Amino acid sequence: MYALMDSIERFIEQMANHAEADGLPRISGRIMAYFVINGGPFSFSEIADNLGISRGSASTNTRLLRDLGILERYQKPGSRQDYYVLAVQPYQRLLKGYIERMESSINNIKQLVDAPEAELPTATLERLAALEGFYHTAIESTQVAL
Amino acid sequence: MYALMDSIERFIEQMANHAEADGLPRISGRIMAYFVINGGPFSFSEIADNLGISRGSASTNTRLLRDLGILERYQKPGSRQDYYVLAVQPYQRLLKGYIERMESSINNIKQLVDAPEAELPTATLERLAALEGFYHTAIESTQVAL
DNA sequence: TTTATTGTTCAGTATGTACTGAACGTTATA
DNA sequence: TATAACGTTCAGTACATACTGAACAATAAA
Repeated sequence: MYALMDSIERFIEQMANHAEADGLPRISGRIMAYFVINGGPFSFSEIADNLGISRGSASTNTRLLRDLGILERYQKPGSRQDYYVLAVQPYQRLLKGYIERMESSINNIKQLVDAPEAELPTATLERLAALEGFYHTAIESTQVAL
Repeated sequence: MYALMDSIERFIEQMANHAEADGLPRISGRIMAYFVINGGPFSFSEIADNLGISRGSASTNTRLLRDLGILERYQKPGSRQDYYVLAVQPYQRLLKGYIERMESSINNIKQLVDAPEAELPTATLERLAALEGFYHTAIESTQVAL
């Protein structure tokens, strides 16, 4: 089975695995891999047919990839179908998503530190500060990458 | 319900949410939050009892956090129980985990590019190179944070 | 009009896995 | 010895959610 899989299928399947590890649906990883390999633009139907997935999944996951900034709508002249292409900077938005999640963690910490009824001991405040500091440096270095 | 939850419980629950978003069990996030707030060392039983979780979950998830480098075993003199404390640099290992996953993605790309039977067109090779470049800069900036 | 095509939404299922609780081996204590 | 306490493992469940397929609205073509 695995021996019959050619290198492209293996690549697509691995992208699906990585998507899964990131908490995304496997299909979104397969769609992304499909665009990396075959370019585009592709119509909604081509995606569903060529990947052998339902139209429902194609709809949900192309929208997800659009929201993540990985795919973009592409208006093909003379056709009313939806076309998609890889975004110009397909991966920047992913990093922005990471940053947002880390900022959300920072807010969670601040919410606790600022709570008047919490009355936290000094040692706890120090541990919270260390955690917050970690997020700050992580955010900073991610912004450098951007 | 939510109004009755004090700020500490809310903090713990949010850490559980963030753990879930990272693909980790919710309980591991709650244990980590418990240590950030209350310090340590805590025995295995204290963790299970105070968080109201089964001993099975406590066992599995303390080991997980140990493997991630967030918790460390702590040998309390005169007791044969397992004690745990927050690691000295509890968050470095998380970043190393991110790096490993990105390196795995790079390997996936290289595997495809180097496959002799693939015969990829130039445009595809360019897209793959762009994706690989993204991972490289992301890894670099993460190493800066470390 | 009707008919066809397109994309979305949603109910139903299939599937993975987090979590529990009990059984177990191990080691200290009596 | 026997008994108790500790931590691990594992079968069973409960639960979340990815995915499908059908129903639907919207638009174009006939």
